[in-house]
Amino acid sequence: MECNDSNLSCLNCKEREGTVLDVLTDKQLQLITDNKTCVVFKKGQIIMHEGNNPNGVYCLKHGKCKTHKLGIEGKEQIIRFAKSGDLLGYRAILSDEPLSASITALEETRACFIPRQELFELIEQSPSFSMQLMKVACHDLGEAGRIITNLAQKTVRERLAEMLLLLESTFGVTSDGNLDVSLTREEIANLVGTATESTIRLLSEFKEDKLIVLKGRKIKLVERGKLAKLGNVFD
Amino acid sequence: MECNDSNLSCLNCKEREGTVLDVLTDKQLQLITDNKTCVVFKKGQIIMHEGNNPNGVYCLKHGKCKTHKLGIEGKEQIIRFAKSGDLLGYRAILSDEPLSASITALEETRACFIPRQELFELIEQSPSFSMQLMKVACHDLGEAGRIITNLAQKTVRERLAEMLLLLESTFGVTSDGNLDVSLTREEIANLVGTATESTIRLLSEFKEDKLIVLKGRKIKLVERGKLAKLGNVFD
DNA sequence: CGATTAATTGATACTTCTCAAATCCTGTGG
DNA sequence: CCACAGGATTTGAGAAGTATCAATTAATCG
Repeated sequence: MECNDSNLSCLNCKEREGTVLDVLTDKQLQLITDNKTCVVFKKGQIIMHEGNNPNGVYCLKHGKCKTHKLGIEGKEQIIRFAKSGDLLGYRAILSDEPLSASITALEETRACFIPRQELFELIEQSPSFSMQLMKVACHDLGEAGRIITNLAQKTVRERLAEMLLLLESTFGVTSDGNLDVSLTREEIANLVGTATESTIRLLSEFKEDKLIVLKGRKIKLVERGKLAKLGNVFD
Repeated sequence: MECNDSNLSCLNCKEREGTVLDVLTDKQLQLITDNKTCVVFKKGQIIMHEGNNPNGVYCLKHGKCKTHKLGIEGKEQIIRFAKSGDLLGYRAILSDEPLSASITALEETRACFIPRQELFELIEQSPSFSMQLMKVACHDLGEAGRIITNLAQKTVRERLAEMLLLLESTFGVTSDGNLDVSLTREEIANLVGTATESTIRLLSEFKEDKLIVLKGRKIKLVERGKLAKLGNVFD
């Protein structure tokens, strides 16, 4: 899975803009460049495995991933997604705990591995880098709170409607207007927290009601306003 | 609500041990001491209000709090609890976002307010303090992931059983063996993510089955093993 | 003590899950 | 490029789990 992007410098990395690495100096970026390893993961490949102790983090350069936990009787629960610019595995490294979830590539994904040691060196060196990491962690914590409230209080129908909107705002749409992410019905179910059959039935209902257009795994949102209303989404 | 504990120094604070403040030097602790304000909150008093922008964090010295969000139609969702040694409001401050949840005292609570400026000054000064904050945030993020998985996959009965065990491990028990926290049935419901009536019925069942002893709001766990099994709690 | 608020119980309706069966797709090897 | 195996999707029927509404009783607090 290793690839020859390793010689590419973080200094010129276009995907760096707006990420936590953006506050680093050229010299600090060079430190990463000198120690990183660039890798490619195929669709479906597990990037990090729940329970393991990671030796560093991946900086996602291109692709999409799901973060998922094992639940009751092996059922998968998708906790969140990652896309270009995101750091994978930061939670476990920074909390000094084993990975609380696995990370799996949803499509071919390129990422740079930053070893633990260099990560901590940068934290030591740069308070603003630490600050960025805290910001990300705390932002994700706020998101988690929202998800908790939704799971606890919304019906499956409401959660599915909201999740479709969330998928669109996270991954955007392709040129033909479909959600720019390919998930199986089971994955959608594991995200919404319901049975696969329920997901299928509700998606069909949404389709009947002309809220969305379905074509295999391609999903196009048509009536965003109605979806938001149906999902009790206010913001 | 202000109280005259303000003149107490953080250096001698017994509650400081094992908290994020424990890595600070005496000089740094003095900085906090010089700028903090000690306050007391009565039971039921809102300490921080969802949506507001906090000007600092509270270091909880004595008492218990709930962190809760407004959900559908004003229904409260309890996200987590705080107790002695915990920092309140750190998520909003560190992510530079409004408070994603309110914090309310469950009993008389004493806390020291640390202004934003001094907090950030310490982050600038002390990488190990930053590291501690990250650790807490990332740990809480892992907890949130567990809660998400439970809410998505477990039945109400399972969640209630698990939550009783969680309450015991969080707050411990009083001398007579009851959970050392007093919650209404509604609050338990808002924690478990169910209707108050369902909580009442299930608690009665647990009582019938001799898993717990109920006496008003006092709850004593009797069969922890069976509760864990019933709640699919493995760790 | 009233007056609220909290807790409890019952009846009913609704949502969601589970199991089963059929059909459709998709990736793969020939 | 095609056929095919195995997985994914779909649909139906029935069971189970929860919520909701209503009515009572109990507890708590000025």
